[in-house]
Amino acid sequence: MTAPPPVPAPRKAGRRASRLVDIAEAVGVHTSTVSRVLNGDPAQSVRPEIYEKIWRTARQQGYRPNALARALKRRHTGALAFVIPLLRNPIWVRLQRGALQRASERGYAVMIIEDEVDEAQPPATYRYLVDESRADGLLLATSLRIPAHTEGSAHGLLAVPHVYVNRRGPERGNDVVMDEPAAVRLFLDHVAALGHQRVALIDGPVEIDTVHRRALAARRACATRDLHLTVLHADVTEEGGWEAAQRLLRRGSTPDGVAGGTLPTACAVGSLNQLFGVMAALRGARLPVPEAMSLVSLDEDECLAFLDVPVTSVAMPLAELGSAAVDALIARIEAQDPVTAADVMIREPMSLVHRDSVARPPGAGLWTASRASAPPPRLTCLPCRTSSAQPARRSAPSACPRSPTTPRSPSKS
Amino acid sequence: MTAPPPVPAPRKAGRRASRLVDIAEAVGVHTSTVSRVLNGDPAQSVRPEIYEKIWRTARQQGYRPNALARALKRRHTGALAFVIPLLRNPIWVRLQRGALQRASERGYAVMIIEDEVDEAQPPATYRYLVDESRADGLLLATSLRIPAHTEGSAHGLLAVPHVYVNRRGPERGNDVVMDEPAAVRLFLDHVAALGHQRVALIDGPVEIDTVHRRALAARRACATRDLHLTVLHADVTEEGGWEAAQRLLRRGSTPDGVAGGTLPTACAVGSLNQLFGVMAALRGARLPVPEAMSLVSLDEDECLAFLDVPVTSVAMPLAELGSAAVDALIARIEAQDPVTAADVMIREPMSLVHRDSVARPPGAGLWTASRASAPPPRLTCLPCRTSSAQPARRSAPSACPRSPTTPRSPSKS
DNA sequence: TTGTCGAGGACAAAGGTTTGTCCTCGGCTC
DNA sequence: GAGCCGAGGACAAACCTTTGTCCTCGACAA
Repeated sequence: MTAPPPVPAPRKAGRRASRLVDIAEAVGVHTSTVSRVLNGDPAQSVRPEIYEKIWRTARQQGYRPNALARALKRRHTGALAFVIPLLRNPIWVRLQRGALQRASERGYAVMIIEDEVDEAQPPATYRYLVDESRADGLLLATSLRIPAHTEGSAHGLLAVPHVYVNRRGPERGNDVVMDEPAAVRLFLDHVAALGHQRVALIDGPVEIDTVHRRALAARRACATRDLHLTVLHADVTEEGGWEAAQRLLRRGSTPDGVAGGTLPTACAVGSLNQLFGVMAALRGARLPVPEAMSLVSLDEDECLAFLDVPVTSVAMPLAELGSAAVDALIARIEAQDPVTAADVMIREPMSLVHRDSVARPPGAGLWTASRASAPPPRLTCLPCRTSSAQPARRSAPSACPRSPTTPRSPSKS
Repeated sequence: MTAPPPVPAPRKAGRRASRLVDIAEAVGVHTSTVSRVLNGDPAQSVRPEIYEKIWRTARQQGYRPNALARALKRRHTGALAFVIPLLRNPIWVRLQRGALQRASERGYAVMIIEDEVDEAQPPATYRYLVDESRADGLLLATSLRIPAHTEGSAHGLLAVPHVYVNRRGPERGNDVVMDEPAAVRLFLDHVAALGHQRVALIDGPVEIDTVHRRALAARRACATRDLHLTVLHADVTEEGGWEAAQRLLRRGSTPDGVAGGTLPTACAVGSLNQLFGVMAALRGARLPVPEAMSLVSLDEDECLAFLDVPVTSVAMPLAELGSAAVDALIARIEAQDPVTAADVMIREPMSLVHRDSVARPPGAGLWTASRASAPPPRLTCLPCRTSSAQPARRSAPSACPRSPTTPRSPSKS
């Protein structure tokens, strides 16, 4: 009795809903018998004709168990609370979709709460939903890292079943995350193989846990690969991306440190929103992508294929993340022993979606911001060169662009 | 007792939740007294010291009323079910945010259900949530129009409180919609004032109610303004937009009918996803925006300001829509007489967000697709003309672009 | 002195399910 | 014929609140 019936039995409007006692009366048995039969209690044996009659009557009356009464008795509501920061970033949408889907498969409803993003507040703010028995557990997708000073402190620990989605909580064993380091390495290996030596990562504020982990992974990976890395943090908005890119360009033009004022030749951007800003800034600085700067988005979205210059991206298994988080939470809810709790890392393979924003680094001259104001030498100006050697790819897709590996949103399953 | 307390009283892990009877026992009164005091029942008078002691004990024990038991008794759950098509289109995110916000203000929780987009299914599919007393009412944001053949038929009518959001349901009086005609007119008036005479609307499938209404409004408004209109329907995806734009261009090149094979000079696009496709197609056809084609997005999004050519848009009051829908639904839930039901049209002013994708129509020669394959005469190729007469605007924003009227996502309220 | 009245509260019945326990009865074994 | 056993169910106690009704007691009026 978890999934809704394909066609709910019609119920006369105005009449009260059918209850166990109504069926019991009609059949001529006790409600407990009806309950056991309808719930398939194996401990109960009934005569076949009674069994049959109970089911028939239930269908006739369009019986639906009162979830409230059932939950009250069972101490289990069958609902999950999903605490989510309603960012515009499409990643949450995909995550949410994965979670909703899985929860409904497993017979759970999901309530959504918008995160108030109030760091001063203990995460227990949402516990009231569980305390009021509205939900059995919490799916915490708020993105902020637990501030260091509260790390491990008492108030960070929730006494109710919960799971941190796409972030790490204050305690171990309740996190469901993706392999951010692998995503970063996918980017780095790709551009390193093409010969890039100076790379950048533009991402959100360090307070965001995924960002923190990506930056860490990038630093580590660049050290072993002998790449020079610049990490820039900014708001997860178009404006933030724009501003970070500006900083990157300025830094490139004013020599300081060992880098010697040289600009990175490849850049990864942590979110779609920021990507738009970065691209605008690059455009403003007359740095053509990918000739002067290779670009990789760490958010895959279908719109990337349709941009001015289609942007290569790393596709993360977001739906799987949501789905796995629901599974993990339900496991914690239904578990007898809480010892089984362990962090989950989504192993679903992530992939590089190759488009046109990555190329070899500018071979001859090093691009610097000061030289960038002059017309870029290698830029093919399409309208002026009709018989371009690199024709349609830049700005004139002749066939409909399409993401090679992005699954189209499936209508079913 | 609607909003969560700012700081929930800490409760020892492992101990059972505090109940009314616990407080009653501690204070030395009956549970009914505690209930009435805590609920502020004005019919009850208690001695001040008892009153005080009850509240103190409740706070001490971190009492939270069991929402299940309360709902069971009151026949009212305080939860709303939001049936939403989880499209990538950001409009749903904004709508959802508005609804969540308002619902929480009014003390309601919101459960989200993903729409199965199964037209064959009666809308009652989601009624099970109400039938099981999980929710008090339905917020139906599924976008499909009620198919004509089921219009008014019995199964389309829901016996449970519900409201159609951003669409019209089969019966009147339960719709909460925005003024789509006004949005269309905003676009038309703007481009008509600039001298455009042939306009186009690229939008989703006619089965989507908003699309239907927009198309209708466009036809009507164009008739009175003596504009020639082309309406194209396509999937609400980048690919759909691309394909529709291709159709538009083909139609422009093969003269048929009175239009004489001339292309529209201004085009509105119904959704952000489609917009990307349309822009890609225009780029592919060497039709510069706005020189050869003015473009207006009927979805406002901040990323529009950061595109290759920043796109003018119509900003719709989506958050207000969600908020008003919640209000309307709660009114229906709490109403004694269902006669008060009436359709709601959001009157929040919508506005044109002026960017750079709209200009006067190409004055001299008419642009046709056949001529468009030649290098567009008026296109300024920036890298080739460093001292361009139209400098930074096209592709080099010198300051960070920003939407003039788009409210930044507020942290509070 | 009796009756009235209001303050202050107790009692108990819902609300719909679940589930542990108990009962009855026919058939079987010894 | 007594005892046992299992099938087939009935009973009732929860689960936690809410709310209509009733009770008691002191103050006050007649």
